Order: sequence, then structure tokens, then C-alpha cells
Amino acid sequence: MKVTIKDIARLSGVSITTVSQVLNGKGKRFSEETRQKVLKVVAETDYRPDYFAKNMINPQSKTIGVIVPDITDLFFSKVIEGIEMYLNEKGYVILLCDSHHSDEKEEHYMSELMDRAVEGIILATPNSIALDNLLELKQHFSFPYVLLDRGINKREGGNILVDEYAGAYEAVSYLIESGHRRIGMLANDSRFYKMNERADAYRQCLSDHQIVWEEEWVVNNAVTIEGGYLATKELLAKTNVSALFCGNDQMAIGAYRGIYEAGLKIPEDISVIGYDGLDITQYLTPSLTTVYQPAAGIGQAAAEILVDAITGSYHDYPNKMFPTELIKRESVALASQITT
Amino acid sequence: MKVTIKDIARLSGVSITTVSQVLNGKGKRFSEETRQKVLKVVAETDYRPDYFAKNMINPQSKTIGVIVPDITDLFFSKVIEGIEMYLNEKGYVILLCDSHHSDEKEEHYMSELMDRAVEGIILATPNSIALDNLLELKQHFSFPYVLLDRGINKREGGNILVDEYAGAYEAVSYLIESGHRRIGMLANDSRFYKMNERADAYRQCLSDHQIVWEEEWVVNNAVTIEGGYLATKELLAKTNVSALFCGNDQMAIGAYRGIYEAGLKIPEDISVIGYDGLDITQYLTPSLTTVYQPAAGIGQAAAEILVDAITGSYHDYPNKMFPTELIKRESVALASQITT
DNA sequence: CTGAAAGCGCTTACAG
DNA sequence: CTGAAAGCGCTTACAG
Repeated sequence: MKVTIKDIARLSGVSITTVSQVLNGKGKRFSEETRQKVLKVVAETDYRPDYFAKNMINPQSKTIGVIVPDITDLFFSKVIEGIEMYLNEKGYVILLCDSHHSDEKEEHYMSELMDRAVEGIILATPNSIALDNLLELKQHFSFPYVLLDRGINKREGGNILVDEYAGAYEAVSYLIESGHRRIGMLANDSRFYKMNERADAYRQCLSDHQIVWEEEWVVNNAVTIEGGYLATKELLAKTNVSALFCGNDQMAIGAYRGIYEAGLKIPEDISVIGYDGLDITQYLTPSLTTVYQPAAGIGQAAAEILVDAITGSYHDYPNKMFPTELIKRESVALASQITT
Repeated sequence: MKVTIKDIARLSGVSITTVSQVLNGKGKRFSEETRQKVLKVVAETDYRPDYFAKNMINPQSKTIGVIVPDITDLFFSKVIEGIEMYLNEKGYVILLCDSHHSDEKEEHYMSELMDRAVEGIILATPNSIALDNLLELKQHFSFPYVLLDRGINKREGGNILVDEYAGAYEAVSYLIESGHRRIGMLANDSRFYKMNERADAYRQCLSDHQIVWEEEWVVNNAVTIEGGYLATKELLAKTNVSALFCGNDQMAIGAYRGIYEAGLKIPEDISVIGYDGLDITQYLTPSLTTVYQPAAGIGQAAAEILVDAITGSYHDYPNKMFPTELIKRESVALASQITT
């Protein structure tokens, strides 16, 4: 039998009004004696106000929905951590959904979360949401949401971006400065995030340095370890490059394996650069030179904007742009030192 | 202005009873005309029944609380994935909490989740919960919970276990069969999971093979990549071994780095075995020989037991024991081939 | 086939 | 300083 506020009132010999007020710290107008009496009964019965009844009156679910394409992705799990740490401190809890890269699941979860009275949603998506869906969102969402989509979906504010282009350009420049001319790239041709922006920077950088780009230098595959591995196998089978710019760190980890299986060494035979700056990359052998972007910081920024929006601090979401940073480690060598 | 059932009733010219019944598919006793009229208004207004009002009457939050020590841990993110996939299919959504290995946060979240009317909790914890807390749990939890603690906390049922001991024993046996005699171990002396069981198996296995164990062969550190790295540095500085059994895969990844920095090669100079069987291990160079345990399967098993308990299929939780499997890959060589 | 009314467990004016 | 009563938005016997 669930204990209700009525029971507490009866047991402590006061009205339910008094119980409610004491528990919520409203009106300090009760005698200390009354307070203690009520509190004692509450403790004894381990009474917990009904979550639903309470929220029906003043809805404050203190819950945020978070949708990511893959929980096990090293980048996203770090983003989630950033979100969680910030939100937890503010008393929010997250309802976590894994869309498994599926549009349908994403929509399904959006709807599910709306039904569940979340106070806001953070949607990390590689997809460009169909325009009418976006409009529908705008119209029906009685609560704020932040898109973590690298700006794929155009909107006025709340863009949380990373200077992808600059990061990629710097990485490729570094390879060129190191004397490399034949530079491959592991990319992804889906609209997955702004991978294409990284690829654009790569091509532009080569062009800016008068390097004639060869189409077979770029291989597309999934942005996973396996994808990087497969792409590398394919790349090495059809051409030879002295350096490889990987779309992300996970692909770079796969590339390490592909290069190893080809009997080549990093960086003696081929230099490698990744993108993301995952913690693990500093422990790879050799440690990976990579373009760092603050995954946890991105998560936190999304959470901050959302909380501000919920608490009504503003109505125009601010934009936020994170710079990247090239972390130079062991995986890049001067082209002149290449042994092959 | 929030649209309520009253509005729908008014707009479609029927009673709220009718609206409610049509929406919930109760009583097929309405004329098709009435149904369509109601449904049309609902669609037009994008009416969504109030989550709290609805649940106050028949509480079915369809929400499960999940607490893990670290979201970014490769093992746990896989466990979460297993939980999520099973639960999603059954219409549940997870409220995810990261205890960051802290007892206090764990307790805080337990209480928070209780207040939030979850229907059950999966608590993955390396901690042994204080006995009185456990009893208190039993007493006050009006809902079921499953502990993912490797059986640290004794209880009657709902133990989801992995045959840790057998897995570790098999790994060390394999090293011995390969001719290794000086075998180190990266362990963890906290009560983190059943790491000690793996250490026990390691020692027993050596002893069973008449190998006199030296204390400096075992180094304790955090069960992370960094911990593995640091432990390896320490181990190699004070003794020399021809093989290394790592408490988990993350430690093994760190060991790879430590061994690399010592100027040694795997497996030519030193053989390495990990524990967990994370996806990434097959892409390491060399690929890691490891003791596989089904992380996603463990998550799913916990979710299954929980759902069955919620839906009242049983009151005595079943126990579940998963076997491990030694995956032999490139990181172990015959001792006779060791070059040093 | 449909509706008026009671009630879920709270909070909050309002009255005393 | 405290309580009786209205009301939040639903569902569900019950009556017709």
C-alpha cells in the first residue's frame, strides 16, 4: 500500500496542507514542533510524494531527452558525459536514446520524448532532418531543443559548431609542410556530420599548394574503426601515398591496422593524422597526431544553452563555435625520412 | 496554451469520456463517425495526453533507471547498448546516470530515480553496497532492481555473472602452455568488480603449474588505459616478464603503449592477454589475445530479468552465468621465440 | 452507444 | 499559525 500525503497528515495529526507546506519549505510559519512531528512521520514511513501528482500541478520533470546515433561511439560517449555532468549539477536527469543512425528511430524517439514531458531535448544527429519535420518541431515543441548536427540543419540560433574546416586545413598543411605530396584521405560520403567540410578543406589545401589531387587518394567508408580499416585496405591496394588524413580518430585506429597488415610502418612508411583528439589516441603506438575538438565541451555547451532556454534566460539561442587544435605526436614524419 | 482533453471534447462535440476511450482503444462501442471526428481533432491540434495526469491514474512510467560508474568506459557503453536495445523494443526508455565511481553519487541517483517513479533500476556498480543500504533498498523499493556487480553483494537471485575465474585461468594456462614462466599481471586492488577473482585465478594457475610466483609480477592500478600504461611502466622498471596478463582490455591498450615506450615488441619480446573482448582489440597492432565476455549480452540479460520482474512474471529472480571465451590472436608468442 | 461524476495525490489560494 | 476546499488533466465505474 502506497503511503500518501493523507497518511502522513493523519499520522502526524495535522492537515495535508501543513504536510505539503512543510515538505516544500513553503511558509516558515509553522511551529518547530509541528515541523518535527511531520518530518518524523515522513522519515518513518519513507514517504515520497507521488511524482506524477506533484508534476501535474507544477510541471517540472527536470528531465532532458538526449538522442545520439550511437552510444558506444567514442566521440558521442564523451559528448554524453559532458552533457550529463553539467545537467546533473543543475538537478536534471537525462533520458537517453540511441537512434542507431536511423532516421525512423530518431523520429520515434522525438515523439516518445515529447510524450514523456521532458523539459528539453538534445538531438545529436548526422541526418539532415526533413524540412517539414523541422518546422513541425518548431510548431509543436512546447519546450526547447538543441541540435548537435554540425549546422547541417539551418536555423537562427543554437548552432554549436566546431571549426571543422580550419582544423582539417591545418592538418593537411602540416603534412605538406612535412614534405608530403601524395596525401590520402579516409572520408565519408554520407551527410554524416560535416565530414564533407573536412574533405573540402583537404582538397582546397592541396590545391592551394599546387598539388594535383588524384581521385583515388580519397576513399569513403563508415566513420568507425572497421570503416577506417576497410578504407585503408582499399586505398593501399590501388595507390600509394606517403601520408593519410583520416576523417576521424576511429577511422585512424582502423587505418593503423590496415597499414600494419600491408606490412608498412607508421610513420616511417606512411604518416597518419586523425580527427577528434580522443583520449585513447595518445596511447596508440605510435601516438596519433590528431585534430582535437572538445567532445565533452560540446556536450556541455549544448546542455548550457538548453538549460538557459528552459529557465527562460533568453529566447534567441546563442551560437557557439569551438576552435580545433592540432596535436602533434608521433604518427607524422618528414617525407624525406620515408624509407620506401 | 496547452490543449487538454476538454478542448478535444468541446471541439469534436463529444464528452471527455468518449475522447479518452477512443484514444485508448477502450470499448469499441463508438460509431466509426465519432471515432473519426475525435481523431481528426486530435490530429489537428496535435493533442498529447498529459503525461503526469495519465500516469497518476495508472502509473506506468515505462522508464528504467540505469546507473553506471562511467559512461565513456568501453565496457559499460556496450552494456548500456545491450540494455537499451532490449528495453526500447519493449517500449521502455532509460534514465541514464553516471556515478563516476562515487558511492555518494550512486546513492544520490538511487534516491533520485525512486522519486522519479522509474519502474525499475539497473545498477552497475563496482562497490559493495553497505549492508544496511541493501536492506533498506529491499524494504523501500516498491519496484524491482538488478545489480550488475559481479556478485559482490550477496543476494538470493538476480545474479548476472561471468565465469571470471575460469576465463582468467584459461588465459594464464594458455601463456604457460606457450612456454612462459615469468608472467606478470596488471590488476586492481580496489574491490572493483571481481578483478580480484581474476587475480586469484592467475595465482592459482601459476601455482598449479609449479611456478613460484613473485610478488613484483603483479602491479595494481586503475582499470583504465592510463592505469594499464602506468602499471606497465612500473612493472617493467622493476622486473622482467615474458608475458603479461591484463585485468581488462583497457589496461592492455595502455600496456601496449608502456611496452612500446620500453622499446620492447609484442609478442616478440613480451606476450600480452587482455580481458573483455572489446571490438577494438581485434584492430590493435598486433591484435590482442583476450578473454571475451558478452558485454551487450550482460546488459540485455539485466534488462530481461528486470522487465520480467516488472511485468510480474516471477518473484524469484533467476541467476545467469555467462561463460567466457579465450580469443587467440597475435599478441601471444611461444616463449621459445622470445628474442631477448 | 454515450455522458455525468467521482477520484487519483498532490498544491495553492483563501478564509479563519 | 493552520485547515477546508477547489482544482490540475486525466480514467473509469456507473447509469442511462
